[in-house]
Amino acid sequence: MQSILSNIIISVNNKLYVKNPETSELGKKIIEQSILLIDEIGFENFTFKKLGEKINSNESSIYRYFESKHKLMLYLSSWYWGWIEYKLVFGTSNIENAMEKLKKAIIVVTEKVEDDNATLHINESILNKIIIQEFTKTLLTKEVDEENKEGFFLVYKRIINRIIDIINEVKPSYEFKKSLASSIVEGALHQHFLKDHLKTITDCNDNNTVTDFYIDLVEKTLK
Amino acid sequence: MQSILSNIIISVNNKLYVKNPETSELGKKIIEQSILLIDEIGFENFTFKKLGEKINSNESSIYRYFESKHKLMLYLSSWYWGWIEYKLVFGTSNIENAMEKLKKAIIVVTEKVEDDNATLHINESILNKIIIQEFTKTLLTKEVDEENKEGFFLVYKRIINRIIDIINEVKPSYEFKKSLASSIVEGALHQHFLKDHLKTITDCNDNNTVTDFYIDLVEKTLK
DNA sequence: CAATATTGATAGTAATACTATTATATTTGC
DNA sequence: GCAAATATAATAGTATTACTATCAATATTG
Repeated sequence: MQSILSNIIISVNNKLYVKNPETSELGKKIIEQSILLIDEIGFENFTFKKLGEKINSNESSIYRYFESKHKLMLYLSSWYWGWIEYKLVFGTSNIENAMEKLKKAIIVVTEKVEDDNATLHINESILNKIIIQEFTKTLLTKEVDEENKEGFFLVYKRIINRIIDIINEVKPSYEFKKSLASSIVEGALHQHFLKDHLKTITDCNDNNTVTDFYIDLVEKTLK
Repeated sequence: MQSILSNIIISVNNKLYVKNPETSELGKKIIEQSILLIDEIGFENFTFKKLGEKINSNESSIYRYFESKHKLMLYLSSWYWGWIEYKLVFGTSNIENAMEKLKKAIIVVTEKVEDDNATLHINESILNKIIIQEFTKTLLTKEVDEENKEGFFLVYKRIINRIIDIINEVKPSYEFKKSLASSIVEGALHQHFLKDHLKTITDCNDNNTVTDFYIDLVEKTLK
């Protein structure tokens, strides 16, 4: 997953931005530095004014790319899941055995991201960190139904649907394919969060990974 | 679970409030109506000013009970989990068989709450709704480590620890007791959210419940 | 009934999440 | 190479939020 992926372009729902940030230097700087700043101070404390200062640009210029910080976060999430989907499709493409394919899928969606060079301006490892901290919050809003209709969560749902299909190959008779798949994807983010902040209620750490937990769980559940 | 529980008092970490809301009519009104207002407009849009208008009181009076809306939400969460813990301990106390005890525990933490009369001023069913929407967000903050040290999540972690102990009774050799327990509690909230908003990625609905999914999962995992 | 505590009303502050306007660069198309 | 178009920067302004501070009015209690 190195050279082949360099400079891939992940397309993101164009309702998420006013002007596509991929089309200019300033746009890319906004993406690059917003990831770092959100990681640093958290999404709640993040403002376009602070980001403007960080990139030596102006608040008003950032508003020409994104309507709101919420839309920017949705953009980053969408990019992230698009990139995970790419890795998922790529990583499972040649695997014949269904259970092996499922294991590979679980690895892709649950493992900690140790920097990738897919793009120059996006630090995937830090993006993974902010997804762990912030993604679930983008769903848990009063606007979720409208935003879902607009297709803002399409890539995320598509990943879960791909996993549902693989579960179906492994064991068509299993009754809770959808819930299992969505549990893995969201639950993995949660276990990563717990291992960093509430260590007493998770077994996951650097030796015993989140991936190990989910592979074991799925093997037992689908036996 | 009806008459016996009436007027029980759930004690909440006293660092969560400035003045204990249980000690006055205004305090109880704040609790009662904040639950309804958060459910109605969502935590992000909820303000003490709006709450003041709703209860015909003043913003400044509410600040005499709670430092911030975040602390109020932590108070409500703490009360909720305290109440769930009560039901958990009560509900599992006389069960000899470990797996039966675990099933009962899963029922308590995963089932949808259909109004209870534990207290007059708290609508447990609506509180359950706002916990589904808002609780995870109270964890996913930059302040989580300090707040955890202050003991704001103690009751929540105690519930998970009780489930860990029961899992241990069922199958001492199972390697991921903590992660399984925390996955059930957080994951159940998430599945409830999905069944209301992102129906295509969950199997759960009124017939096939969240509880059914987790009981099946745990039976298979711990066989 | 006086002392005390509680609540209410008003005002004020710094920050947030924007919008609007105008000035200044930069790019491009001929 | 230069005018036209476009992008960016700077500034100002608004409504709202999340509070703090002060003081008056009301209720409680000893």
